[in-house]
Amino acid sequence: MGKPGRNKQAKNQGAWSKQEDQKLIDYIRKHGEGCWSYLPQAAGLLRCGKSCRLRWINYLRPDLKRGNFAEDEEDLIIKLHALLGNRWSLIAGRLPGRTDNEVKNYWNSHLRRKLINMGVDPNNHRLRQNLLRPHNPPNPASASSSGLQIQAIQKPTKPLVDKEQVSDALSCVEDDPCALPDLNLDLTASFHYPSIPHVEGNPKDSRPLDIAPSPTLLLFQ
DNA sequence: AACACGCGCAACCGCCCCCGA
DNA sequence: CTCGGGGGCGGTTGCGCGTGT
Repeated sequence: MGKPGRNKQAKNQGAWSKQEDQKLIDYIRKHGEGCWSYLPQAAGLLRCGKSCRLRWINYLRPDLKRGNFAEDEEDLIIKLHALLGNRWSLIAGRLPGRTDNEVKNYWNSHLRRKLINMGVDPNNHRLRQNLLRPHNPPNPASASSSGLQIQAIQKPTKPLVDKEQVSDALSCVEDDPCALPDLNLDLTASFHYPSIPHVEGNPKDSRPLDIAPSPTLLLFQ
């Protein structure tokens, strides 16, 4: 990929200065969000509209929470990732004050490793058998005894791609108080999804498939 | 104290989707 | 129906900082 700092003559690239931030904030306060392609010119910024949008959404928005993720946020991310795959914007949409970029970064830097250390494949939330340790076997029974049971479910004939279905699925997670229990992370070891084809190549092409489990959402009981 | 290494995060890129003409 | 532009999203990169040697 290109360096952020290249090709600076026409447009600023790389880190945003305080002045640029302030211009963007001032403009959006006055005129609101939207029309990003026009905004840089109107706000007097030598940035492309996309860059302005990204800066605003990921960093300048006043309702951003920032800071460390709470444990329940972590749990929710893990659950939603198991449910939705790498749909960061959807996941972030369920975490007030968090952005997709932030969630994505947090996943890649913290949670992924956390799952790996637990012997769970972060791509499909399945237990990696070869990483099992004798003292910590994947035991669904022990999982259910902790109040969270993940069931193995047949892969549905139709992938869960419909927006309403996704929304319904999320509602299930949200509405059910038990859906957000203390997630004993050991339990993720009991995730047993049907084998999920992890399509390499253009991720966009495989989008409907990469909703990892796409089960009938008996995930959390 | 100096250097190497690893990690986290901000930012960019390219692709796709949606919508209006 | 087709096309083009804008907006949104996920993947990736690389800088900067902290930590270890």
